[in-house]
Amino acid sequence: MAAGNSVRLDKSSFTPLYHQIEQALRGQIEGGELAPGQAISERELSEKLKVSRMTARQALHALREEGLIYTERGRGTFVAEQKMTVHTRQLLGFTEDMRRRGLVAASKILSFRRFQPEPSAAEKLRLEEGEEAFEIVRLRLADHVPMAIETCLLPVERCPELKRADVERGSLYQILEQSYGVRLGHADEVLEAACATTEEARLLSIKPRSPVLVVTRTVFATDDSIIEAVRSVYRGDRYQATIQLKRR
Amino acid sequence: MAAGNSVRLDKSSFTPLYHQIEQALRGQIEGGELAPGQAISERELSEKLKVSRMTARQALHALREEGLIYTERGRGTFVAEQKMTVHTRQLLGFTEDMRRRGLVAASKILSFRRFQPEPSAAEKLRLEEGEEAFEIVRLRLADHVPMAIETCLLPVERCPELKRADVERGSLYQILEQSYGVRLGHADEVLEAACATTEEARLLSIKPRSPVLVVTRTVFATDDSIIEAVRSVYRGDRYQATIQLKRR
DNA sequence: CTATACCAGTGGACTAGACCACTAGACAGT
DNA sequence: ACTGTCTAGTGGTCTAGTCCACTGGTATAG
Repeated sequence: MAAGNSVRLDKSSFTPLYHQIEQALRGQIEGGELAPGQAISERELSEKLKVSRMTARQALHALREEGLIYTERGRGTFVAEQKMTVHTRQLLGFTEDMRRRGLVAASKILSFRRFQPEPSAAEKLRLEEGEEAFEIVRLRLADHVPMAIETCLLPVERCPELKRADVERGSLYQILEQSYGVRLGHADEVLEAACATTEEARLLSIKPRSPVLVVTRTVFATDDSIIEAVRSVYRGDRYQATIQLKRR
Repeated sequence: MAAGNSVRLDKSSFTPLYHQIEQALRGQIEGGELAPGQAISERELSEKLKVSRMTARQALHALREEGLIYTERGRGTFVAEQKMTVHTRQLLGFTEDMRRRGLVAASKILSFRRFQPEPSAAEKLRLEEGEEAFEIVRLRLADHVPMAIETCLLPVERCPELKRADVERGSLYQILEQSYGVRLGHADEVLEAACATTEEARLLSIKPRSPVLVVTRTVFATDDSIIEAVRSVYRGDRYQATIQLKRR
């Protein structure tokens, strides 16, 4: 099956053509319609979809960045092999992260409160004096085994109607995106090794003072406002973070 | 000073125009000739340099990815504020990594040998039966204090003349790039928390069983061949890894 | 004084071409 | 059986435009 067959573009849509093409191809690759090794010619794609070659190239560019396709000069562009390891590090919630590792995520809410954060916490969220925040502490399980303790802070302003029950049900990021129209942009993460406190060890079912991976994450919206500040304490023996680095 | 003044492009060079422009602008920004907040107009740039606007845009694209400039729709493109934190995670050697943190790196070679790796090590480097490898173990210091123990494996084939003295002097990545023409591409990293062994604790001047951050890195060349496999054990109390994540 | 309408400038998207270096296969000549 | 040469196809680079939505200032009408 050639790339781009059966793709319908909406030229009057507000989403750019290159983005439509990108999503269509991503779908075909992830859905297996385009097998690894399958060639995608820029010229063929542009003729089939009746767009200029530059536009087709722009669509392929994003997929190449993601590693879904690769290009060899003079030979062509090809669908990449499925990579099992999580490569390019993306902004994922715990649920998504675990799913990619082939594990089933679950969680237990340890506490859920709305409060006036003290200055140090307020600063993490860049809150003004008097603004309130949610604090959600969850025990995260992977395949029914404790994996991490996640303490997240959210400005009340961004999700005023958030209920304990909502969080119990689904992914927090999904709620933010779907119910509150928050557009997640990027995040800064700091990873460090530490010793589990007695309390953490108890919750994670590990020995006190066992090594844990502490991940502190600040999540920004596309407008660079802060949406969430999370501190996750992962079991050192069960969790690894994977990253792909680039040289210039 | 307007962007692109005094920039000379070599239209007959083999390096693409957009790359020349990119490098020139990067130099001007890093050298302070273009101050943060300074506007860079795509049209002005393309007229000044006598290139088409698409080419100018392509040059700006890479700088935007790096975070050196940012764009506001309808307003313009501007030089970004200097960010002190290491944001986009790049492939850096220990020396470069510490320099960016404002620390002075030093190192002490604990062992340097050329050997026939056993199957498990050979696999990490994708070596054929019988091929040799270098193993270099170094104690890494930051501002004269032990920071990490780095064990790196290199295929002998890629740097046959490597001497202990070379490594003693300079950055390994610099040697590989400059003396052997190795073009570093990307790297995969795995980060995990662990307990220091007695030996590691002694070398790092920390208590036995203190938490350490173990970073395992595989470095690839631009042709996807494996150049190096490193295992670094960082002091948990002094080292943090920072990453920037992106959402789609 | 305050709206509002206009306008010049910006980046975003897109087109329809062009020439180049490189690849791989076919084909002909030794 | 080998060895070049030709050729079609590929991605890489580049041009010179077009139209659009958005921004911010300025002039103008109420």
